[in-house]
Amino acid sequence: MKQITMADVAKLANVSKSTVSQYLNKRYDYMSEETKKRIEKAIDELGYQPNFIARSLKQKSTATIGVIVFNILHMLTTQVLRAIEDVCQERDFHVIVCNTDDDPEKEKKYIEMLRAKQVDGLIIFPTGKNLELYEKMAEEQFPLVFVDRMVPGIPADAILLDNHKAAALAVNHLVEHGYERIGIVAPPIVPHVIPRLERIEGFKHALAEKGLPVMEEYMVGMEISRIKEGLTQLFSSDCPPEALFAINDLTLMEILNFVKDNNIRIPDDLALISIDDVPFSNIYTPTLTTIAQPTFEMGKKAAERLFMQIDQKNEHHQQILRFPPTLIQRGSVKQRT
Amino acid sequence: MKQITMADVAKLANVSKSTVSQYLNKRYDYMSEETKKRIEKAIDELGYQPNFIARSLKQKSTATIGVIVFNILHMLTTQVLRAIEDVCQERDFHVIVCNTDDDPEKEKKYIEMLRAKQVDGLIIFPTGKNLELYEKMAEEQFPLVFVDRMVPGIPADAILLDNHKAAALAVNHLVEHGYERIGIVAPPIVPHVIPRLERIEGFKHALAEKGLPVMEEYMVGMEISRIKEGLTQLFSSDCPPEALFAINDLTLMEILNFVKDNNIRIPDDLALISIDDVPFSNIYTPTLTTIAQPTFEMGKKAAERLFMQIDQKNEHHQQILRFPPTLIQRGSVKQRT
DNA sequence: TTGTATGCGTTATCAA
DNA sequence: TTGATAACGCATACAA
Repeated sequence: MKQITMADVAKLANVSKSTVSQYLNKRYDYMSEETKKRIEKAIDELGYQPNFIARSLKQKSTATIGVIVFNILHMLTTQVLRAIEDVCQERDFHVIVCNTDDDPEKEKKYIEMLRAKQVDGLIIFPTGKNLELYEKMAEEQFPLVFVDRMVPGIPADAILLDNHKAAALAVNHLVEHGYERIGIVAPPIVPHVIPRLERIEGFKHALAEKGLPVMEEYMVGMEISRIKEGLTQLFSSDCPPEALFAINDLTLMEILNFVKDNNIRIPDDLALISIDDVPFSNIYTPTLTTIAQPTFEMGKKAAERLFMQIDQKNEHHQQILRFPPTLIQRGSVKQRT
Repeated sequence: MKQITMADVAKLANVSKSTVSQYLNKRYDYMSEETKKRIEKAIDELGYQPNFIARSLKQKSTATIGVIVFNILHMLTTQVLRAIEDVCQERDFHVIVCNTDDDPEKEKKYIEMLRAKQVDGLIIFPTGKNLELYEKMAEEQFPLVFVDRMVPGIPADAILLDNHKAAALAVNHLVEHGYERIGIVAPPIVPHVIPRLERIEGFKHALAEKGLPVMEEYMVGMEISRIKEGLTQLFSSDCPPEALFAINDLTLMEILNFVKDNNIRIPDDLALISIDDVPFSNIYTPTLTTIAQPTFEMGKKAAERLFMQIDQKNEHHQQILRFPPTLIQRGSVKQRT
């Protein structure tokens, strides 16, 4: 199956390659109607399809961006990705998607290969551990946007949730409904995972604001697989929490699993609020009070910022955008009597 | 930021471009240790990064495939996609993801643009409406795999669920638990959406096998947004179904919504079984009996079939692979007394 | 063991 | 209004 090239079209239409090129790029300014017709005819007679790779080589633009995420299976990722793709679709850009599983090595490889493939920009949910690489891209002014996490010290755009506010929303909502012994459940707290840190920090801060003590034993921070144990222990203590704040959907799932196994009634025995508005929040019994991230807006903005950088390759100022979370009141937190 | 090319490396290392090229492609057979050293030095002194686009132009391979789906937000899609990406990762291939929203026009555009970008193959969840395009690809022996739906008449590989079996699994499970008045809930039945058709067909067939009548009024097939109304009507009849079979996760959600609004107790008032093992099936009350698709296996196989075609560009025989569904017994179907 | 020349399919510059 | 010709960055056959 031989590729049909511009040369073939040119020959058949009896014009030069350059003329065909002009035609394809709609530079009709000086082209006679007749040549146009002839070229058009030749094109569909041969079923000619332009080769973008060749064009990219010349034009230094592939109309392709890379999106590097931890895991496309996470809801946040999927939704952000969808929004990014929508923006790209409008501009006839394509999106290459890569999963790192939060492994810095994979991230490195992807960044390098995608750049070798000359993608026009990169949107990254960063592992945070490839400092040199991030730095290099920033220095070179390579279009780059971080999402979900940022990397301190790297002057790149970042699209984040306002994590402090999210935590405050949760705490305040609980406190206003009469809860005082509030626990928080999170994956392990590691220094480079900014959102977790910020959410915990926000939690403590909000508690303090409300004049409530921060109880270390109410803070469960461990591997997802161990959370159920952690909860078991916590709830076998003399004075278990009256309310739980799950900092993301994964921890929420573990909590729901735990309460199911232990016949803990929500919200009667335990109030529950979480960040990430899971798809079943409305159909679960009780319905789940959550704090939603504006995932689509975030994805859209990420793409827009990236295109801004792609368009004006000149100086561009870093922007750290924090998106406001939304409290969605449902049934897992009730007014205490 | 000027691109650094092989020529620059060659100059600095005092060798020719071809030697550098050899080096990069690890054709060390006849290269002196010294030249190797010099080239290596030059490369990292300049921070040289090869340009894959240029290489692709020459080699007619981009190490990139396209995956065209309806909507990345659907769980099935996301999981299949993840499996595909994993296989690609092993072969240093990249994946371009496109959402069609089941719109044939978008699909057409994507197929054409991706082919123009010279992707090495395409995995498509087809809308089923671009016959000429599919045909053209098949004729040209362009590497192509359909997933989820197949397109009758197009000799391309297809990875599907064994829909008949899935429906039979559901019906038999219900019948064996003492249910006879079984309803089915589906999106609109349109001729080109094979899985829906097959599931309904399988449903009728299984019912017949069990000697049960097929009740037209128990078959709800309508737009997702109207399903709740449909159910309301169905359940206000004299003789509503005792069990419901949701043919996918979307319809399941509507049913759950409906039962919640109407205080219908599952499984006491109504048994429920569905295709697609939703993430909350284990934590919902009751836990949900589902029929799972082997999504990861399907994605993996899709990628493998595609690579098979990519590798041996010669003759290749169409294969329609039907994957077996798995019944996961949980709490939404109980033994009737 | 390494270098020269040519081609991949476009686009861009400049002539004609 | 159109055509030659030279890039783009790399790979490869062949020569040296």
